[in-house]
Amino acid sequence: MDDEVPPEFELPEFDLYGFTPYRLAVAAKRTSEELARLYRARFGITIPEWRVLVHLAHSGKVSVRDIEARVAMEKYEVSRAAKRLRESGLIERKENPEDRRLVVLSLTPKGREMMAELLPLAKAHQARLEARLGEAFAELEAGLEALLTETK
Amino acid sequence: MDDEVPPEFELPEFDLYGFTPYRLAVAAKRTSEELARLYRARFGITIPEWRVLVHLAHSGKVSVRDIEARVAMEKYEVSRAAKRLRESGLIERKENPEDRRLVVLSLTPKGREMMAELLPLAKAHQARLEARLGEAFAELEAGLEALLTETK
DNA sequence: AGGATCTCGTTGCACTTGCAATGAAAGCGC
DNA sequence: GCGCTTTCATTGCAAGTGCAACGAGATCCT
Repeated sequence: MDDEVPPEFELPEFDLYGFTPYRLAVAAKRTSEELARLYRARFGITIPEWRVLVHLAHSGKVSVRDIEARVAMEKYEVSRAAKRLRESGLIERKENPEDRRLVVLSLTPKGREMMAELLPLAKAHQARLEARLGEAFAELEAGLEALLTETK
Repeated sequence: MDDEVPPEFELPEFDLYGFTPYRLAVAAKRTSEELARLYRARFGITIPEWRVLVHLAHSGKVSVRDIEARVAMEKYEVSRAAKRLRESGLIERKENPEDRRLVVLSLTPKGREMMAELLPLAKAHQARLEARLGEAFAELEAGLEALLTETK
């Protein structure tokens, strides 16, 4: 007359809170959200759009695949983000005359203005984060560096 | 006869690669993907489903809101993940007789079997990660700890 | 008791995402 | 030059997601 098999039977102990991919996911979500809320409310852009904009602000004129390669986005994400940004008048898109498969994306004056306002907010966000974490920030960065520079 | 305003004009320097939320997002994606691919291919489950399953394996019988509170998911995510898992026969769902608004989720034997196979894979994944990072792992963890234990 | 309020879980809707397929252009081999 | 393959960007479709609203049940207050 045994009871049911107890829930732990046969299952290895496993704690989600100690699982690095999970911890990273939560940390990423938390740190992104605050800023994302800010620029979504204020400028109506999403995270993928934000990434594209930053890359354009930084690199001038680039193609979809430049962004894809360097901003950890799939090309269709870039493509769709670019489409929305074009519709909002924040970026413009030309054809590359030397290779007509390629596209040349760049900020419009309006986009540039917005970024001139947005980038300082992002910098402030980063500064707050660093201040909050204190010396743990350096450790976090060291760990992330190791993770991110792996040969993929 | 000036040229156009150069792309950098007026825009603060800002490097996405040094932006912690971005770095965390990329790191999270990278570390999750490998494992997620594995269990998606092999067991047909998604990340939200995986989280619910882990929590059930660990905690036995719980309600949607227990999971919501502890697994960094919104309640509708939990609800929908649970629905799919029920349809796959991996978990079951009862009513809590003491509070009939609450739901009692638990693994079925089939779900338990799957987790008995899956959890060791997750542990191995974690072990590989730690091994790859070497001492940077401890730093990463220290940083994450600081970030995650903040008073939200 | 019974009306207002709160909590729990689910769901309709619109939007986003991921995958795979497409079309257009360039490069390659002969 | 002309087919074959590759690269670049976009898009149709199905599935997933976020938000806000909902209904059922519990709790609170008088």
